[in-house]
Amino acid sequence: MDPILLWPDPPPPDLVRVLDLAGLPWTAVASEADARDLTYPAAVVAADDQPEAGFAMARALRRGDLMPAPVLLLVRGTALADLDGRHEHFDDFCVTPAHPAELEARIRHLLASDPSLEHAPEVVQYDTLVLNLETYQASIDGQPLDLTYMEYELLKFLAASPGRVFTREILLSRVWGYEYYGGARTVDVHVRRLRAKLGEVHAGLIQTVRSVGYRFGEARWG
Amino acid sequence: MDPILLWPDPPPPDLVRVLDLAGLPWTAVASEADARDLTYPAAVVAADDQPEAGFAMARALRRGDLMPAPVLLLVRGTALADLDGRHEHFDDFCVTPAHPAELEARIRHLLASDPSLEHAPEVVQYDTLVLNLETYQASIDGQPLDLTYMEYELLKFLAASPGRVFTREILLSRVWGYEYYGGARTVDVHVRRLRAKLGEVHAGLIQTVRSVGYRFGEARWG
DNA sequence: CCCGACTGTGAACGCTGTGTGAACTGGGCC
DNA sequence: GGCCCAGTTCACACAGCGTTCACAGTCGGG
Repeated sequence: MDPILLWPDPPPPDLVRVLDLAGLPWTAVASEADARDLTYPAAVVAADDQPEAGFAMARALRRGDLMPAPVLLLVRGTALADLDGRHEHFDDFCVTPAHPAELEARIRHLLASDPSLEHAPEVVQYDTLVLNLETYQASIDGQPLDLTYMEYELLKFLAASPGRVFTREILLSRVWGYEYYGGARTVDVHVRRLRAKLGEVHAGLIQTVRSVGYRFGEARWG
Repeated sequence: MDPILLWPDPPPPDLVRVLDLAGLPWTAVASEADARDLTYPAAVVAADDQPEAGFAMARALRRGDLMPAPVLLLVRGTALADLDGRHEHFDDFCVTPAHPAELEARIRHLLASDPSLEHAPEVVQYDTLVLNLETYQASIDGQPLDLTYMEYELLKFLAASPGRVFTREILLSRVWGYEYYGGARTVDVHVRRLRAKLGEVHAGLIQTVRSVGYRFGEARWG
């Protein structure tokens, strides 16, 4: 079994003790960037002593992934109100100090509902566009697309939900992983770059919905 | 909002107090059969005093529904081991006696992640008019309507409540988002534009109620 | 350390959608 | 029938939006 991802590094000793006694392997990271190349069935973010950093970490773990691993947040009882508005950043929370039995039960519940067990898609396809998520390769009409990292992530996100319109704010949050209301030009420029690389024939796959955002292709169940 | 489903009936007073103080409507049932015809955004099953019956209730709520509402289980700390093997029967659990703030936070989390809000395609339909809110596309008689942003929003607003008359002031407030008593001509012009785009056959879907405002279609229950 | 690639941002520009004033038409009342 | 008011329509100015470019900063590789 892949190790459970813990944050921060070093992780809280109480948490480590629970996992070790339960025989669950774990690995700790200091930042989301450290987690990027890891595969983990679940993540536990100890936000109790660093709420803001913890919330940011939980949100970053959600970024872009088509099938994000479930996230358990550890929070203080006094921070429960701060959960509002962040519900989509985590799957469960545990109030600390927590009884070890509860912490273990919650982790097991998370592991039992691990969506990666349902087999995350390894390929995103739409018409002749193929994104191989394992190799980070893209092609259209059988021709390889030379995409940069951000271009690939944006295209992946859009193409996974063909027909659906996403606002620039949603794209910044879900693809870029941050809330930044002044930076929407970023999205536009990346769309331009994608359109250029898709080529004239396919540039129209990414459509602008004026005053709303962008859409890729048509809905499959139209 | 539909009431939250509680079990058993009568429900635990602590639970009722939390929901009432939070302003969340609820209804209690004694069995899964009682819940069968109800629509509820979430269910809370108080299995702490009757574990076996509670577990059976949670399982029964899961049975058959394509899109089951999320279930929060209330359990004793001593029953945590009993959660094993039943993970797919519930979405979250809370150890009782629970702090009211935790109980409320868990219920709000469950409501915030209501799967029916994420997976149901959002569509406004009336006769042959279809507005797909995810794709921002509109069609009538199977023919696409090329609507601008404000036209789309106005049509969406009107068509969501067929038969109901809205004053220009209400439309400015609710569709345009501002109070501006001198700009009612704006509404009129957008209505004209919508009528033109709906075409001669369907232009009459938007009716003028003289000295009052505008109405779309007929009430469904009329 | 240097260089190249990537990324985000500010600015300029062209296009589209929107709101408003004015003219016209239709409905209701006397 | 005439008058007045409400609604329809037209035309246009311009605000806002999206596209594009260029450049500065950062990061990673050699």
